[in-house]
Amino acid sequence: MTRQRQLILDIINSSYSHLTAEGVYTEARKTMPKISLGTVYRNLGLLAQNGEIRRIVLENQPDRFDRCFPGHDHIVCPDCGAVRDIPPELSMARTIERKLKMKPDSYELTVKIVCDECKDKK
Amino acid sequence: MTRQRQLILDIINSSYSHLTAEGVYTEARKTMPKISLGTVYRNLGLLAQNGEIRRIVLENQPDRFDRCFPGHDHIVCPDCGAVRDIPPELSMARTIERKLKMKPDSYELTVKIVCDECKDKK
DNA sequence: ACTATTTTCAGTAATCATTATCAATTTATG
DNA sequence: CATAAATTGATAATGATTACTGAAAATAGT
Repeated sequence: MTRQRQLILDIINSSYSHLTAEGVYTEARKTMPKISLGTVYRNLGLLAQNGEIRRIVLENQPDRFDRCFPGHDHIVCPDCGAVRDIPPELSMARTIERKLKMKPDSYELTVKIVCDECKDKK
Repeated sequence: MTRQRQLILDIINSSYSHLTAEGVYTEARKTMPKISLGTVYRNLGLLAQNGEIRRIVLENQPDRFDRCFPGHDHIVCPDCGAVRDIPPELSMARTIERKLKMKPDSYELTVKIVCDECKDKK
């Protein structure tokens, strides 16, 4: 665990927005100005692989990274791309296990709902 | 509806694999050798926007395109990236509506399960 | 059917997110 | 502390996708 990796992990764990790699890079440079973008990408990838953070893959957007708290899903606005959490109480994890009759390694559920801001603009 | 767009739609609708844009391009050239890759991308995007086909966004892979039959979800192998359909009977659509107390514009559920071939290799 | 207007095309260049490379440095280990 | 293994910063390269272009085709109006 290097200083860089720890910093990146801290940034994700203390953020409530769903940061892109670029966003993490911007944050990281505030405390470690010489950190490189490659290092950010590499560590985000490693942390996601070890299940310490979560990668969210979206249409037409760079990947987002999120804290890894148990089974919460996401709502994304198809217009502006904003991402919101669905609270864990409403998690689909149990339903998926029950229907498939097995526990998946993991899953990603992205519900698309136009957000209020975008609704107003129309 | 141009000949090119119709061809692309036909290819998706008659395929049971989950083709990438490149895959559609390869298929399309068999009947229309001069079709360009840009045309394939443009039309896949348009068709997906109109809800005539479905775009599947996956980690570390080019997007896949699928026939648009009602509410079926996907299982993807995190090792080899193979995609399989979950039959519509097991669709999560109703559960999502019930839990969120609203009908989303759409949703994507990707369940990650290591496929048998990859399991054997270990 | 004929022409004008709009859309779409093929071909190619450009963009953007992400990975790979590599010598230098840091971290873990005996 | 010494040595091996892993990671870093900097930058080049890659791969998927989009943007641009003048030409061709589709559509609409008369």
